[in-house]
Amino acid sequence: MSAHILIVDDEAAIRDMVRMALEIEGYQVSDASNAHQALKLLEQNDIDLMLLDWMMPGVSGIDFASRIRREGNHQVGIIMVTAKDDENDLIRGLDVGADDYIRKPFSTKELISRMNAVLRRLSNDSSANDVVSAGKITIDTNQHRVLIDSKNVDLSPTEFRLLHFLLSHPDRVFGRDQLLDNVWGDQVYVEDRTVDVHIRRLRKVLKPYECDEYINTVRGVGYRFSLQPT
Amino acid sequence: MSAHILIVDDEAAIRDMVRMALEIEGYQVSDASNAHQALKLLEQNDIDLMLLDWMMPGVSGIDFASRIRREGNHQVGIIMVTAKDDENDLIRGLDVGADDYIRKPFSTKELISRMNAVLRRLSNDSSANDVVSAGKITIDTNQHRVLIDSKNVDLSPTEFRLLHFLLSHPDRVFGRDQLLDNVWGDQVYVEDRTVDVHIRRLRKVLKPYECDEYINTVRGVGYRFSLQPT
DNA sequence: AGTCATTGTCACGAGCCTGTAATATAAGCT
DNA sequence: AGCTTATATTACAGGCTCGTGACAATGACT
Repeated sequence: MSAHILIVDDEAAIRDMVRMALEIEGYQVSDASNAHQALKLLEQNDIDLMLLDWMMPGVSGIDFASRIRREGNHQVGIIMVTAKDDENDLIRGLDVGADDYIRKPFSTKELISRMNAVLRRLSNDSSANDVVSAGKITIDTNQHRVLIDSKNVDLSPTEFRLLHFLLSHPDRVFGRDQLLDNVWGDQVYVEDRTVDVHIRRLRKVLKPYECDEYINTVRGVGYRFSLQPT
Repeated sequence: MSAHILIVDDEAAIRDMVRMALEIEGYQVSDASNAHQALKLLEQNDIDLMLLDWMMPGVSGIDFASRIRREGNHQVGIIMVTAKDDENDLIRGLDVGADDYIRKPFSTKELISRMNAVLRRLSNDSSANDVVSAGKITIDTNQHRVLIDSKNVDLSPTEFRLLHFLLSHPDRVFGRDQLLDNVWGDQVYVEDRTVDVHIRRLRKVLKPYECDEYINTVRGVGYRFSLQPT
């Protein structure tokens, strides 16, 4: 049950504080002050989850994360830690492959809760398959690919996450705020109606394959992915 | 559904502004200008969420929050409200047990969004599948679908809520005002007679499936859902 | 610098919902 | 029956929701 956490932050004060909080919670903790050091620890140990500071001298957190994901050697959860207010950066973090992000200042309670959520998700997904499919659509999370009739379909990052979420929870209606929480993340603040626009973009892409019907509008409530017609 | 929010801020102008915004959104709102007053309100009422100003004369928001958490008597969500100037290394990462932070100045939209996120997290929404059925009718709340003879039936939002409520309380008569409270919500003001119209619309939709008989009129009292004929 | 992809927001319009009033019908009572 | 009250039905106007195209901002890439 006890997971191995790697803290990557250039500020010693923060490393120490977080380390203490996590050790109290019973986690095994390592830390690193830069990306180079972190990579070494990743290779030498079984790290389950990495808390990665966004701003670091040298290789930044985001570069490091994207490198880890691109190489795909390490099956490690990544939570980005950022002091930035800018939500665009947060979204970029998700696109790069972070599992979650948390803003400074954060409470240890929130941190623990997010860590557990990510760890739970990882242990579920890795045991199961990373491939989800419904109808003609197949999504390969590892390769970040969507196949329809064994043909490659190009999706933007947000479209991908949106489709992936809907497809992994079929036959269930989600309100716009729920979709924002689950697809955009609960720290990102955007308009409700933005969901509509992305739903539309998704439908547009799926239309040539006649899969746009899978996405139902439930008036007054939200959207639903379902194979059966309305 | 409607949560009870407590605003704690020493500035009356801010209290009033936030209160107005929240009341428009349908929240129940209380406010306090200091920690002492806030504690009283916490003890006397069921507060779901507290908006707590970071800087206050006397007992500061920080002290108050950490005291609440230390004592652990109150299961209340806390969103700390901080000013931009407060952001320094001392505060960053400080753990007082708040569930979220928001920086002044904030838009009401962002505030609402964060509040909902915290409230949702607290209530730990158990997504138990909510399926009710009676006779040939089956209602799946998660899918937001109504099935009769395993066929999909289209209902408008209000029709859906009305049928769902009646069907979940079979063989019981409800007056129009009771229906208004439970289906429309206790903050909405509409005419009694409106219920009649919606009952009619519901019956119309159910008629092709011969389910309109399930909805009985009880003269002088109200309506009842029942499988047995009158 | 320039181009392209992505994304959040807005504005407009079509169509669906909904509350209400007006009228018709039914039920109860003397 | 005749009167009174309660409910059913219809029509309608205003409001709201959603789909859609346009646009600006941002960042990646050349």
